[in-house]
Amino acid sequence: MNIGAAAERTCLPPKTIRYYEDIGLVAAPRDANGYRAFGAAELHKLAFLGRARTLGFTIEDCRTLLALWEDKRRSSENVKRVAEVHLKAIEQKIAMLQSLKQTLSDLVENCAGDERPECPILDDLAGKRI
Amino acid sequence: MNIGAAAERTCLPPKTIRYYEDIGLVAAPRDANGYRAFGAAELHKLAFLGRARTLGFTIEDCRTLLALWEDKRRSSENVKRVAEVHLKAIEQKIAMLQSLKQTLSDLVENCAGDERPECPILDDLAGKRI
DNA sequence: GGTGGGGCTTCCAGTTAGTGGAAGGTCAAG
DNA sequence: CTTGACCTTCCACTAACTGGAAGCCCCACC
Repeated sequence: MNIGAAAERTCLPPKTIRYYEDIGLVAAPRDANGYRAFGAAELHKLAFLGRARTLGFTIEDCRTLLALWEDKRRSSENVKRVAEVHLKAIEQKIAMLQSLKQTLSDLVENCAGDERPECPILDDLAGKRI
Repeated sequence: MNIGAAAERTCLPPKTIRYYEDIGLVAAPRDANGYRAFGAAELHKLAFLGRARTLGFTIEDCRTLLALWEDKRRSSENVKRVAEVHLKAIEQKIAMLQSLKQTLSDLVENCAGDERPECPILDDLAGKRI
């Protein structure tokens, strides 16, 4: 299967698949003409990567998870640790964004949003606290 | 005031201040020796930028907001629009992260996390839905 | 057999918002 | 006069791709 078909099956752009090969995540063997030939194994790895990426794991996380996935003697403990660290990071990001949202929506609410120049948003940015 | 002092006052690293000059956000005049000389105006702009960045505005948003801030004939409507778009983006990001967190914490919860190789996290990534 | 269009290859450059480091000029203290 | 801290510029690197150019390759159509 050529890269275009593999891209369609895995919902990853061809560019991304080539990039994953570049950084050593998934290598497909080549046909005589130099085209990449994707088999079931490569498709599975790509799908694995796609899912892991949509779950927000970094590429380096993916590398680790892929290695664990391939290691039949792995312990689930290792996988769980990676996932838990990632989960903590997500929770922190959510908390940060929520406090950000609070501040920003307060500012937006207090702004008239009309033709006049007075603007509490700019005042806040400039450091004049209300 | 030299860049080091300006950095301390504005809580921005010197590198960042130089970068902001590079991309045309804030330019400080120079002393005879070539050192940047920061006055009150530049410090205010830098503080404005620092605050806007911690609120998650992009550099391009900052450029717009800075221009509006300097324009005494601005209408607060324009500012509010920028802030509202940003707020919407934040809300979307929060929603995405929360659904992510849900999925991931479900997976983590179902993983034994011991020395056995069975792992629902990897199963999910591989596409075997529980 | 030639041609056209699409798909494939590689490589280079750009994205965001800085950060790290090297090479060299400047300043104030001892 | 030297030392160390500070300043300057410039280049390279980060994450995870994405866009585009130049050049093969394959297949269908005439």
